Amino acid sequence: MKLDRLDDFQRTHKNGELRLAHIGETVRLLGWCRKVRNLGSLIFIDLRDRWGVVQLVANEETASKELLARLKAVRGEFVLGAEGMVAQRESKNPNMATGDVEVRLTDLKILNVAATPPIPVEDGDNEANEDLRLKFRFLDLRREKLQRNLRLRSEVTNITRNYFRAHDFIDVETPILGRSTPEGARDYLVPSRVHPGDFFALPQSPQLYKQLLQVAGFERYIQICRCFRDEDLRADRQPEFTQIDIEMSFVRAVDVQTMIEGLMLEVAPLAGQTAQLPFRRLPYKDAMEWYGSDKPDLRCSTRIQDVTSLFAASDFNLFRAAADSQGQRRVRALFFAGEQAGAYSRKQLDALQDVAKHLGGGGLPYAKWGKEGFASSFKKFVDGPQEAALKTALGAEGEGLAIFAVGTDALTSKVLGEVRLRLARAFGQLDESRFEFLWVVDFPLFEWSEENQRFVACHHPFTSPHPDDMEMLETNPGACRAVAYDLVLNGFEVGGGSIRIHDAEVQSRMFRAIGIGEEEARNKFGFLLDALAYGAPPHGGLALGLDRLVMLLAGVDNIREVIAFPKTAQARCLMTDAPNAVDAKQLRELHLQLESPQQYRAGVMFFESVPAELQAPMAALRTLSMNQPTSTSTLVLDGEIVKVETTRIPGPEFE
RNA sequence: GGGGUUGUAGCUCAGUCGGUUAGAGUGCCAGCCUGUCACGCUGGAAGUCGCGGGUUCGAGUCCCGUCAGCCCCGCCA
Repeated sequence: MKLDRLDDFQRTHKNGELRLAHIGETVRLLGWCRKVRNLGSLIFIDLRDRWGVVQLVANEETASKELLARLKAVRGEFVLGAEGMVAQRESKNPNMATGDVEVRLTDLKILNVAATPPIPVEDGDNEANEDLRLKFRFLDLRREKLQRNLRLRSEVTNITRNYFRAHDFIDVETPILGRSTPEGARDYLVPSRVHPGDFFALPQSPQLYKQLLQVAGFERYIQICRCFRDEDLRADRQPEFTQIDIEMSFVRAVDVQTMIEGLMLEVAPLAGQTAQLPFRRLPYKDAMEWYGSDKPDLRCSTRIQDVTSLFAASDFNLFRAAADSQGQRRVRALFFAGEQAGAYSRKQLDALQDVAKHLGGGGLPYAKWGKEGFASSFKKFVDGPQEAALKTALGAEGEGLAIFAVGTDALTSKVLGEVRLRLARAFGQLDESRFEFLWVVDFPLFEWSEENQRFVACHHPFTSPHPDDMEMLETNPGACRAVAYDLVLNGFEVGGGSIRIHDAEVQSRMFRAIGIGEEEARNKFGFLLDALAYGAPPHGGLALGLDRLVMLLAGVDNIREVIAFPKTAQARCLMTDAPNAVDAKQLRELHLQLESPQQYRAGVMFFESVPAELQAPMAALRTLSMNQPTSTSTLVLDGEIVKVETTRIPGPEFE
């Protein structure tokens, strides 16, 4: 049977959009075969395109012999062109958008064949493991779930571009090949062929360019740009990711924030959400004190409380010692109300202890009010009145569970912040159907780096110090606040920005504070210092993490689900096998030498029991066929559809 | 760099205390079937138990190493 050509076959309708109104119309459709249901002399085919699925039908009485033969040759994922008349179904399928109608075939073109997919192409209970999904991403992306996610992503970027255009922003592209700045994340480097020994760096963000565009007088800049950071990955971190990057002149922090709130208002409905304006503002200090996190999830209202003073005269040494420590160490607690909390088991508490220990914390003393009354790991030190006082201090009524942590603020924040999230999730207090936006503001300007034994910039070294803290820049850097703000959504940092330094003198003081000398500053950031000297306007901006934002809008827990071709946690692409070894010639041109002998990996597949003339077309199919050591493959030779039994044998390896 | 976890048929998984020929569902192939839509019925093919080593009379199962996926800590100005 010959493979058909597309010539003179024009699509008239989208599969997923056929309705009762189309009854009687002759239609031409294109798409992939989702499923064949062959009842003998009655055959159904579900035809899928990006708009949905429609049922095709033909039977022995009405269809020509040739058409029936074609129908019987069709297998899953074949590419088809269908011609027929839209008709009402005898019994409709309420699970399909097109369930009222079907297409009675008059003609069917087989435009291409397909090997049996190595992973399920339909959304169902059996989702393949992720390594296979990534290896065969082009098939995985056919699934409705991923099609929906990428369409959502496209909606977000469209809304974003329209929104900022409406607010007078200008889209400017900044270089991908730039200068390496060792401050911050590790750079991805690109060797220069023309300049032996020199390297470009891929941008971690277009930070300096967008500031220079303000000096250049653009006033409002937007770019949806790719950024690169050579650091270890997480569920919400990829080595390359997309940022919605903006910068504005003559603005205060609140002006930038308001602009972003307006965008969130337009984007939230994509997830069926509404954004309440203005968003809450929470100083960094309070976020750490109450939620133990600089990106608190406010869907749960439980706060960390300081109960140190309650134990000033306690017999429980651990707590009293903290009370005696003049604030060096504190006793802090979380209280969760409810029956479920009151019934939290010993085993579950033990698991929680492990979490705390993993974070470098000590044990987690607890107090529990449940069906069996009061229980606590320090019960023998608590009498009746003390228990009552504890309850009052925690604001506890009825049943519930209190978890305590003792130690420095940094440690108890880290531990209780994590415990808070886990218990909130366990007790069903993180409402999945809610969006809680939040600005965390007044971040510290510096943090102490143990590794470098000096202060480093918390955000980046171009962040403006808080005007009230300017005097402390030299005297008490650790206490300086920055005009920096993060946008937090449901416990995820979806954006961060700041008002920048536009005064060359302040910028110099800033560099001095983080131990960058004048010469080094000149050397690394001379262009910026120059720019600040020629009339830089007050300016500031923000960058939104597009991947995380879309992830939250899509309601998935992983940014790989909203990226077409993501990398694995080991920063590899399983589909293309990047990064890969390159020719010695390429390395020579780039003036590079490898430390250890280069490993060349190559393999060639041959197939036994396949006629010689089929070897070449089979080789093209090898990626798919490799999954089945022995299989029947369908392939095309000179436009002819043929089936062959194949047996895989390993090819020679080359050194 | 560190910790945890997973790896058995194309796919998703089960496999007890170390013991006969390693199973199920699904997919695939073949036959039958005129209203299916998770079609049904019958039959069939399909396994380097991730890889390497060790313990043992005997290893999918125990031990060591290693590779890969995922999650977390460090890291991510």
